[in-house]
Amino acid sequence: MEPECGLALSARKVEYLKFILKTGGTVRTNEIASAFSVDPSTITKTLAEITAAGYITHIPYHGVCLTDSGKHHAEFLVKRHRILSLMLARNGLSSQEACREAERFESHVSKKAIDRICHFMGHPRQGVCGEITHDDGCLVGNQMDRALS
Amino acid sequence: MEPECGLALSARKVEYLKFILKTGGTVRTNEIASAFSVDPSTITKTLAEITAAGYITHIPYHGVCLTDSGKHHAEFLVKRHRILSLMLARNGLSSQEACREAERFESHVSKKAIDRICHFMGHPRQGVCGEITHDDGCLVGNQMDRALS
DNA sequence: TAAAAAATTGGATTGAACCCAAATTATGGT
DNA sequence: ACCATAATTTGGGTTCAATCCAATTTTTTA
Repeated sequence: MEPECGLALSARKVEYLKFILKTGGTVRTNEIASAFSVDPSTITKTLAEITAAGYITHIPYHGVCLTDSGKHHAEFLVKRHRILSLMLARNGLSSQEACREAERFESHVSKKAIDRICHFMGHPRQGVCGEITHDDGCLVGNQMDRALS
Repeated sequence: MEPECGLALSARKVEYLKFILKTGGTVRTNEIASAFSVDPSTITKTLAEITAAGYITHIPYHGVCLTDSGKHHAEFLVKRHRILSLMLARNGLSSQEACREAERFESHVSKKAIDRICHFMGHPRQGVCGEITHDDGCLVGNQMDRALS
């Protein structure tokens, strides 16, 4: 329950990691820096922390790419964003508002909560800002539903 | 849209302010300090900041009480917590989980989002951790619905 | 009224996120 | 191959929120 609760990364790091997943392959410091209008040196430092957390591999002066664990986690981060956006959109917010709002607080929502909401919603495949994928380890359908209850 | 967006206070200050409302009347530094297991000097300092924000009046060595604006805002904070808890509970979380989860991220959810969710839910009176009150300024029912659309 | 309890002040720390200037590394054009 | 330029990293600092501790001040109470 405590391990893998999904709250390990700060809001900022979550955005950076999602960006790295979205961009794909090897991502350069400058790409991230300009995407977020932040000084490259800030990115270098934050990248070092995400590396320490085991989510990315950093080859100095070249760029970063996701580790297996990082890819898995980044996919969770995207799913979390989309599940929360969808929930908000299904509760009165426009797609755009839902997306913007979710971005603000998603880093504080646990994996367990997301799993429950996702299950409750019937594992929707279409979110308001992209597809939602459901490949939680080896557990699918009934198996996951049982594990969750 | 920017003013009164409900994101002015940090998570910690939100908890302190809700506690002050819940306790009622004049609240002493020690009450807050022991409720949150934090050093009293920390509370004194944080109280100074909440005072600067205009939400409480601090009489040194005696305690704090809510200003009108503070009471109004604290009531919004409670409503926000309860609307979010209710939404989570209606989306697969147990009451307890919903409440705990909401506490983690509620400080990052805007007033506008809460208004929309609340409207969408039909202004529910009963949450999973207490009553929900709806006296948003002078706007009620149709008026508020119109203002929101 | 003096001791005890409560609160405040002053000084410091920690962690996250950020910037700037200087040094280092990589790269493209000739 | 070589050097100018671009990209990146390092080192040094700042700010802000939240926290603690020790010392002082104020209030309460026995």
